[in-house]
Formats: sequence, C-alpha cells, structure tokens
Amino acid sequence: MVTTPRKFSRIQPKLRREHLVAATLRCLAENGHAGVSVRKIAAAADVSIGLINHYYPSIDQLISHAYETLSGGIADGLLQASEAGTDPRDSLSRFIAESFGPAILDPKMLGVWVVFWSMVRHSADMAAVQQRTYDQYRAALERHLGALAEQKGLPAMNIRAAATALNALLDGLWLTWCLNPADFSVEEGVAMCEGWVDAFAAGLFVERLKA
Amino acid sequence: MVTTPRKFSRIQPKLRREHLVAATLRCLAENGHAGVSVRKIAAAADVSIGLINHYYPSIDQLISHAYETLSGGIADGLLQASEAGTDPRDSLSRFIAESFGPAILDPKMLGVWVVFWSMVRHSADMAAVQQRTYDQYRAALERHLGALAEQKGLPAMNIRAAATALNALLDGLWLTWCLNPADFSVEEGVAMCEGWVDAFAAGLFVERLKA
DNA sequence: CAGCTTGTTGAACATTCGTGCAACAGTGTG
DNA sequence: CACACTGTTGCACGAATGTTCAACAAGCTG
Repeated sequence: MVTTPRKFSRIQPKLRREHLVAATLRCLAENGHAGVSVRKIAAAADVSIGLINHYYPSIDQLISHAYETLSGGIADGLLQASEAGTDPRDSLSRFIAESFGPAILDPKMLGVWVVFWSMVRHSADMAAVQQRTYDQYRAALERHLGALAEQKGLPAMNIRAAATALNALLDGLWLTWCLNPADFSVEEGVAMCEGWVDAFAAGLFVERLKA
Repeated sequence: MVTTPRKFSRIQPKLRREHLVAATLRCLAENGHAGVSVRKIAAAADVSIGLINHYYPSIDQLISHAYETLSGGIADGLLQASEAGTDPRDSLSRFIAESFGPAILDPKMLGVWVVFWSMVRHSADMAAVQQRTYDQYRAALERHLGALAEQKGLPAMNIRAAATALNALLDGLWLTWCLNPADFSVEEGVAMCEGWVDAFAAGLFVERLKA
C-alpha cells in the first residue's frame, strides 16, 4: 500500500477531538481489539502518530472518550425516542423499536463494545462511564414502567428490578443477534420485548418482584 | 519477581493439553485481553514458551480450544442440572438456578468471554464453537418450554423464539451483573427469570410469538 | 551402555506496540 | 518582513509480541 503524502491541515482542538473519536470508533468497528492502536487510529484519521498523544496523554483516555461519546449518543437517541411517546406503553414501544434500530443493532458494533467491556474492570474512568450510562438507561425504563404500572393499577412492586430485567432482555437479544444475525429477525426481537411488556402490564411479575 | 528454576517434567500430550487450557483460562480470567500472550500463558502454566507453540501451531488455536472446553463444561453443567428436573417447570427452574451459580456468575469470567467474542468475527473456528454451544443451550430451553406449553395446553406458538428470549434474558442479566455485581442480587436475577417463565406458562407470549 | 523416541527448552528474529521529543508548517500580529 | 503562537509531524527508543528452530533431558528398548 502506497501512503499518499498527507496535507498539513490545522483545525480547532474541539473539532480535532471529535475527529479523532470518530476515527477511533471506525477503527474499533473495523478491527475489533486490534484497532486499539495509536498507529491504526492515526491512519484511520489520516493524521500523524504524534498528534494522538498530543491530545490524549495515553491511548486509554482516547478510548475512554470514545466510549463516552458513543454511549452518550445512544442514550440520547433512546431517551429522545421514548420521550416522544403518547403514553407509557407507547414510550416503551418506542424505546424498544429504537433499540433495534440499525445504528445500534450492527454486528460491527459488538467489536467496539467488547473493547469497552474489557477495559471496565481495569480502568476507573471506563467503569464510571459504564455506570453512568447504564443508570441512565434503566432510569428511563423505570420511569416508563412505573407510569405504566400506575396506569394499570398494579400493586406496589420492585419497578427497578423490572427495569433491570427489560434492559437485560434488550442487551441479551442485542448480543445474541450480533454474534449471529441470522438467528432471529428484528421483528421477532421486538415481539419478544413487547411480549415482556405485555406480561408486565398484566401484572405477571408482581408476585416475583415484590417491593 | 524471581523466577525459580523449573523442573523438567514430561507428561502425556492429552494431559498437557488440558493443563495448558486450564492455564489459559486462568490467565484470561486474571488479565483479560492482555492474557492472550504466549509468554503470560507459559508463565501461568509454569512451562517454557516453546512448548505452547509445540502443541498449538498458533496461539489462536489454543484460545479456540480453551473456548471449546469452557463452553462444553458449562453446557454439560446446565443440561445435566435441568435434566434432573421432575417436570418441565422444575427443569427450567434448575436451568435458571444453575445459570446463576458461582461457576458461571463470576465477574472475572466476563474478561474471558470478551476475548472469545472478539475472535468470533475473524475466526471460523471460534464462530463454529459459538454456534454449536449456543444451539445446544437453546435446544435445551426449547425442549423444556415446549413440554411446559403442552402441559399447560397452550396453543401452537413459536417456541424457538421463546427459548431465544429466555436465553437472552439470562445472558443479559449475566452481562449486567458481571459489569456491576452490586447492581442486583442473585435472588433478584433468579426471580426475574422465574417471572418470565411464569408469564410464558400463563400464555402471555402466545399472541406476540405466533408459530 | 548405546541408541532411539518422546516431550521439552530457551535463545533468536522480525514485528509491532506506546510514548517522548525536537523540529516543522501555517496563521495571525506587529 | 519578522516574530510569536498554535497545531502538527515523524523519528527514536525500549519494551513486548508470535513464531521458528536447533539443542536438550529423561525414559524405554535393545
């Protein structure tokens, strides 16, 4: 491969950071864990090796920043979509539908998340991001499920646990699908989640998940 | 760390392979992705660097073998546990309880699986193992769910999809818990899954998951 | 004891990695 | 035109990687 000479181009630090993060996500999606490399990311961003270390003292901080950006974007999309619902049940349907959207349900994304998860245990930064965004997801689900429970006149129960379960179902289906997209269709996946919400609304989980 | 001189010891190839696989799993659990290293695994197995390449032409094949061993062991445990059930509902409860056992629900195991998943996309061997063991899990769930549906006199439905959903719920809870063990207790996790089976037995998913 | 087989060793090699650093390019100001 | 400032470059370094290979250790057979 012939490396065409790069043109010198200077942009604002803020834009450069976004640029580097975007290149990082592309690189991770393409190369998985092998994409965690200053040189590969520099090539993907069409930028010199040294520039990355100029903006990020260590590569872990770049990955961490990319994690925060991706998580934030997904969280925004999910919250925004569900907030547009006309009632609690509709909001949950929108949350589910958005979760199975093409931006999230992409086999290449698994390689990205796998890198993130592998760093959560050893990096306090990554753990903090993970905690924050997960709490965000679940709080949203908890809110909608709580409203739905009230609307249906369900007795008091552990809504938090219910939100955890629905989130786990979504994550589990996502993971399963990424590992083998031919396993089930998007419509089936949505149906499984909608069925869970139906059961919740019917009070089927009241007994097992007591407050 | 002072490396004490190693004693020369020769064992049968079969035993040596098991030994190396065990050391590999220990190494991955301890070091995550950084544990994918001939030198680290050799140290963990108290064995020379060259011996590993003697048994496994490339390190990927060692990891693949370790994957197969771990998956097989877990599958055996789950199938054996659920097979001991007195009726379909009991079998499912045993399957669930076993899934939340200490051997599976271990935060360190996340680091191991993360390595495996990261290789599934690029290695045909890994993909084959993934496919085979996943089909095994789901077939077992499908069998028990089918028997339960018949027992309850449920109308015809997509049992395969139901098994996929329950499996996803189990996987999702496992993943969530590994990323943050303080998030919910084992008892809560079991209750979420039992609640799902309750809803299934009550026919709540019949409408959404048609045959 | 020699000879052969089986299992094991660690040095060597070419790559790749993250990071530090001094030099460089272009823009704006005087 | 000179100077300073900001953003960028890529070489250099030491450390770590996977794999190869000729030599070695011990047990078995004759």
